[in-house]
Amino acid sequence: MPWPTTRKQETRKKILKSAVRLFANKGFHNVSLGEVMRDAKLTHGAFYAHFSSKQELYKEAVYAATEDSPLAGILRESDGNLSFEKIVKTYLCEEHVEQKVSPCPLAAFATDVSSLDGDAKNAYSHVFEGLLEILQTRSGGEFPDRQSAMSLAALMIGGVVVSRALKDEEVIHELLEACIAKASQIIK
Amino acid sequence: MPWPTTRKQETRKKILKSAVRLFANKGFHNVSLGEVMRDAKLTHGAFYAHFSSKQELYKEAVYAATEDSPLAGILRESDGNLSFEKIVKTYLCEEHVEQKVSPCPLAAFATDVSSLDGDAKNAYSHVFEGLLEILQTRSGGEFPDRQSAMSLAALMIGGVVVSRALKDEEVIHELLEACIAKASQIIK
DNA sequence: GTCTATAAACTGATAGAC
DNA sequence: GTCTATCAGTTTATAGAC
Repeated sequence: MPWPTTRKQETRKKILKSAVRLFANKGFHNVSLGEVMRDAKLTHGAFYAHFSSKQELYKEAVYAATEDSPLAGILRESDGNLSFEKIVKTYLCEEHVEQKVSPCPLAAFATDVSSLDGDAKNAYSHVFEGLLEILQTRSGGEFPDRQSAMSLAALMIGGVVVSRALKDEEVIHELLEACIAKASQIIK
Repeated sequence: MPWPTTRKQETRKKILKSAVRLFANKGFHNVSLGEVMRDAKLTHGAFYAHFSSKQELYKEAVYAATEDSPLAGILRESDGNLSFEKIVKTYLCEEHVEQKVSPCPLAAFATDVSSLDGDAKNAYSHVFEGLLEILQTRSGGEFPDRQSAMSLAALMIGGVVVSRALKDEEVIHELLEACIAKASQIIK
């Protein structure tokens, strides 16, 4: 049996991928473990061979979502250096709002994390600091300070979170464009 | 029986007040109707004399939260004209993040609304347009345009939403201060 | 309009066969 | 490691007494 661990980790990854999508779409309490496992083509009894509880799954989903997030994708493609404009436009776009791409957990999981335990908050905080670092060091040439990066992160996350709650697609477009336009004013 | 309607509306308001606080703290799916009614000193059987479903309660809670929100409070006190600084600092403060004051539904309900039905999205959108109007017309003298108001709203809501998901109080303080500091740059 | 009682469905988690 | 079966608890919503 040369690769037993790998086989298990692949199943684990499949569960996490389903969890990220479902949690992002419907929220922690409105997703059952049965639904997650069904989505991953397994039965719900098998869940506890991979995670000890639903809360642990959520914490791991925060990290898993980070690896597949829109920004992680363009970071990999770019050899570590990105234009400021590319970062902002990749985040504040309709595809991300509608979750046609794997969503950033900072936007999709924020409210859930507020009402969950310390582990989830720790994971969220860790990912948030990661975004600040990207904004401060990887945005080509401009290098905003920590204060600018923080408010920029709030603007980006807020823009996506609010867009997801709005009804009218035209207003959503207007909001995303407004955030993109004003983002550059923040780092000056 | 001179005021039978009033009596009923007071009970209704009591239910809504409990609903706002609980939904904001724990989220739609993690609050049961029994819990709401218990908080309002009633039994859960009485719920359906006031609302037809939990989703209808949520929609009404969005509007009820608006009336008690931090901005509605300072608007009433100020004869309709507020300094831009006062608005931003009233919203982006620890008391609002920790929900020691009745919270703004745009921050507390955003993620829940994303996964709920059209009625909830309509209510959210309506309240959001109300915030834009306040930012555009009530902020003394400066009168930002719609684009500035939109990005300012995203910054304010994002700042509160992210703060609630973070672990470290010092980072939360830093984030709120950063958003306050950069808010004024947006409307210029 | 509020209560108690209950229906019908679903939840997270566990036990044991394979 | 995955399955089926099941437990005990909770959920929204309804029915009927007062």
